[in-house]
Amino acid sequence: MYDDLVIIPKATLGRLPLYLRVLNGLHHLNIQFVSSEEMAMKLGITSSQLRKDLSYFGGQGIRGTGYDVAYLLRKIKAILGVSQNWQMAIIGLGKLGTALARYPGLQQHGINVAALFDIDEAKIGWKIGELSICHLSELPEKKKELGLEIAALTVPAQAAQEVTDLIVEAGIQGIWNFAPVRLETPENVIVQYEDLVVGVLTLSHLLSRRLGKMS
Amino acid sequence: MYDDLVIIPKATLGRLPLYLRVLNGLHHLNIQFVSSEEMAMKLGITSSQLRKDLSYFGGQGIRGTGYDVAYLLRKIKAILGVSQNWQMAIIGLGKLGTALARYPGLQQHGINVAALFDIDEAKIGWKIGELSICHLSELPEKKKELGLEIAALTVPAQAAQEVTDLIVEAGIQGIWNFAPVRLETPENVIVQYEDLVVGVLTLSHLLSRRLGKMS
DNA sequence: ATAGACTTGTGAAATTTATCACAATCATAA
DNA sequence: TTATGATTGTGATAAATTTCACAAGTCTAT
Repeated sequence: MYDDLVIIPKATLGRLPLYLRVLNGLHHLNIQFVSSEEMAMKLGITSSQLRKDLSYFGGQGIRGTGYDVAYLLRKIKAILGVSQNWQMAIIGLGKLGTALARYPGLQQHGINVAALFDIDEAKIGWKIGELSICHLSELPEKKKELGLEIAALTVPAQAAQEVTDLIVEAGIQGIWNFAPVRLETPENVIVQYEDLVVGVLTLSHLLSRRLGKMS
Repeated sequence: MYDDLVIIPKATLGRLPLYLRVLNGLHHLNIQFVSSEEMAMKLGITSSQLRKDLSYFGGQGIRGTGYDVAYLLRKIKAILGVSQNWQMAIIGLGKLGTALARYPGLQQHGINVAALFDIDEAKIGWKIGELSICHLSELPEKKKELGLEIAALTVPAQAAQEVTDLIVEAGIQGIWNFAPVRLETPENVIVQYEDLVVGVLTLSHLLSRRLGKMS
């Protein structure tokens, strides 16, 4: 109840989604208890780091036995805000936006894709699953109607800031930005950057070291 | 030439792709010099952090003027291994794999999508852009023919480990894994995890704090 | 030439994060 | 009941990262 008032280090928060996944897997297998050692193995981290992380919000481990999977799951879900549902809009239905609309992982984590927007007249009215693509101008209206709280931004980089302004104006406070640009937003809006290139460039760096493929 | 032998902190390495993007933008605008302050603004970090980062590999800044954009660009590209080209295969041509195959950001950063694989007979032979989808059994052969060095893994989670074993067997040393599972691989294989859910859960956490939407 | 405005590079300090190591606790079996 | 083995929780320590602050270098205008 007061867990979120405790200060959880950023580094720990960044790992919670990973813990959530492993715990989900264990829960699925009907496993009741898991030791920090066992879980850390699956995650590729040290058990002491895991225990320390869990200690920030009271993992309630039992010495000699381990952690209660179901309990930990609930706890981490609560912290990550996954225990309630979020209504999300996807803006920009290119390949990436479309892939996102169909990505089952979202629904599984309490993210409900509730509306689709684009400005390409040719796309308006198309259906993806149950949802039709609306014109972006309907965003304010739909935001109120559906209680949209998150907007996934999958438009070309040049359009990103302009569309962001519309999102902000409509009163949406969470933006999941796939466009490779920094967005200007008011203080009260949270932007999460998602940039595929970062990942592959990291890989590229590690590989060029490993393979000695210098330039 | 010896830059890569200098130890660059992990945290710094993680920011280099972001620097690369901003520098690319500036270069496109024909801007020759940029100050740490100006660049840091665009990135949303502090100028001292940027200067410290650049100092690890010699940014060659000029006091009173700033950094030479073209020089920095070359330097960072070299470190990230972007100055040469990598041949990448995409394995699993679902929505995500298809979106990736068409993602222009890859080519721009020296990642060449050179082959597509799936095991769904219905998909074999389909074309995406210039490339046809091959059966996964052709991987070893194609790897030799095309010099494939990276495999983007966009298959369902259940299949991920099995396909990984095939990738490893074919001699590919870099895996860009989009499946939400940890992969078992030999020491000499580098796995870069890309998990969309992490990003949106972080957003969810921040939002639930901000909006006071507790469970 | 000189003054004044800018900007870098970097030691030192502060902060954050990770690891270590072990006492305390719990379960189990004899 | 007691011994044994397993596992947590956490201070203390170490390591990594960020921030601070300013001397030193460079440019521009006069």
